[in-house]
Amino acid sequence: MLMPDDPWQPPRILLAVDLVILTLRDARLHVLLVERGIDPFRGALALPGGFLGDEHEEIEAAARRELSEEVGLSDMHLELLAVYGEPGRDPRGRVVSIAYLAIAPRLPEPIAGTDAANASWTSVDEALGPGTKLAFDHRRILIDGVERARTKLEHTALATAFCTETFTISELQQVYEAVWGVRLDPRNFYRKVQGARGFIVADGPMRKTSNGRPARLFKAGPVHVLNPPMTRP
Amino acid sequence: MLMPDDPWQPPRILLAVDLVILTLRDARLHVLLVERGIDPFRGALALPGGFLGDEHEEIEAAARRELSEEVGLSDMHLELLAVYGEPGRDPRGRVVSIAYLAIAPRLPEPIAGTDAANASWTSVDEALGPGTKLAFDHRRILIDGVERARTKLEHTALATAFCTETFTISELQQVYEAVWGVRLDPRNFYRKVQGARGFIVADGPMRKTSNGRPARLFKAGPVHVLNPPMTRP
DNA sequence: GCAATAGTGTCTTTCAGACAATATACA
DNA sequence: TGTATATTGTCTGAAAGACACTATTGC
Repeated sequence: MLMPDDPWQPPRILLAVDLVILTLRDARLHVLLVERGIDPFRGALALPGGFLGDEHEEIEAAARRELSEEVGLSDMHLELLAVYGEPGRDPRGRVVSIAYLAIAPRLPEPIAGTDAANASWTSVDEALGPGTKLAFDHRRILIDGVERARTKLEHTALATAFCTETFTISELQQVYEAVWGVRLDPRNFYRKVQGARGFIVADGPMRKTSNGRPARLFKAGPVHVLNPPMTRP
Repeated sequence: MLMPDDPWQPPRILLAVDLVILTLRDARLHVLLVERGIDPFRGALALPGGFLGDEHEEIEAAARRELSEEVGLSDMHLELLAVYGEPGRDPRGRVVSIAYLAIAPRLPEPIAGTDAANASWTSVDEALGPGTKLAFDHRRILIDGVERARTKLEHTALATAFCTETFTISELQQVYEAVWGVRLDPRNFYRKVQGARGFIVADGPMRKTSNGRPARLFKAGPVHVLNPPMTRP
C-alpha cells in the first residue's frame, strides 16, 4: 500500500574503500601501509583508502583513484575482497568500507614529496605482529586479504602477477613460498608447475643467476584457472 | 594540513541488503523470490531484501530482519556474498547492495496472509532461464550465489545445512547432485564422504526408505573444513 | 676440480573413478 | 522368489611427495 506521507526514509551512510596491496620484497610478503595524517588514529599505520569521491563514482574507480592519489600506482589488478560495516568501526560515524585486494610485482619505494610520501612497504609478519597497531579494523582486513591471496595462489595463475613479465621457475617458487610461508621441493615444484597446462609458457632462452646453471625463462600463459591446481601442503 | 572551511563532504549513499536463499525441493535447487509490490520493477520477481533500517543497524542484522519480515524465516546460516554498487543499478539513485547467501533444509511454503505471502520458491534453472526477468541486477547476484554454494560444497561441510538434523548418505548425495547438477556414483560417494574425517558421524540406527534396505543415519560432524575435500567432477 | 643452482627420472603412497559382489529390506 | 537400495571390496590410472641423479654455469 502506498503511503506518500510516510516520514521514514532509509538512512544515508558513508562509503569508503580500503586497499590491501601486496608485493614481494626480499622473498617476503609485504603490504603497503600509510601513516595517517589526520584524526582519528592520527599517526597510526593504516591501509590506503578513502571515501567515495562523489555520488556517481564507481566503487572500483574510487579504489583506483586512491591507489593513484595516495600511493602513486596505476594499472594494477584489483579484486573485491569483502565489506566491513560494523557500526562503531569508525569513530566519525557509520562508515561502510569496501576492501579491495591488489597484487603487484616488486615495486619501487613510494616517491618522496608526493601524497605517497608517508606510504611504506611493511612485511606482513611485522604488520600483523604484536608491535604494530593498525587503525580501525585494518588488522582484520589485512588478515582476510592475505588469506585470500593464499587461496587464490592454489587455484589461479595469480602468482605470475607477483613476478616481472618474464621469470624463472625458481622465482615463481619463491612467490609460493613467501605467500604460503612454507618451503617447497624445487624438483616437485618444477614438475607440478609444468603440469598445469597453460599456466606458464617458455619465453626467451636463459637468465644467468648469481651462482649455478642459468635457468630457462617463462612468461604467464593464457590460462587463469589452474588445472590441476597447486595444492598447498 | 587542516582545512576547516573545506566545503567538500563525502557523499552519503543508500545501503541495501539482498538475500540469496537456497534450498532443495524435489531434489532440485530452489531460490526464494518475491514479487515486487512497488516501483521500480513493480510486479517483477526479485531477491528478498531492503534498505538498512537505521544508521546504527548492523548490516547482517538488516539481512536477518528482512529474512524475518519478508519471508518469515529465522535462525539461518548467513554468509556475506558480495557487494553490488554500480551506479545506475537502481533507478532511484545510488544504492549499494550487500548480498548475503543463506542455505536451508527443506522449508515450508511461505505463509499466506503475511508479508511473506508474495514470496515463493522457484527452481534456480527456471529463475535463470530465458522465461524469467529478475529485477535490478538480481540475475547476476543469483548466479554468483549459486556458484558460491557450489564451491563451498567442495571444501566445507555446507551440504549438511541443506539436510534435516539426521540424514542418510544418499540424502547427502542428493544435495551434491542437485547443487552441482551432476550424477555421482553412490558407492564412491559413500567411501569419499566417510573418508572426510569429522564431516559426518553416525547417529541413530536406521531409516526405512520406500524401497530397499534401510540406511544408516548420520548427523553433521564437528568439522567445517573438509579434509580431503569433495572434488567436483 | 668444487659449489651452486637447474632440470630429469624413479619409486611409493594416496586417492579418484569404474564396477563386481554382498547385505537387507519389501512385495 | 524378485526388486530395489545400502554397503563393502577390488582394481586401475593419475597425481603428490621423497629423493637419487644428471646438466650447466662460475670460481
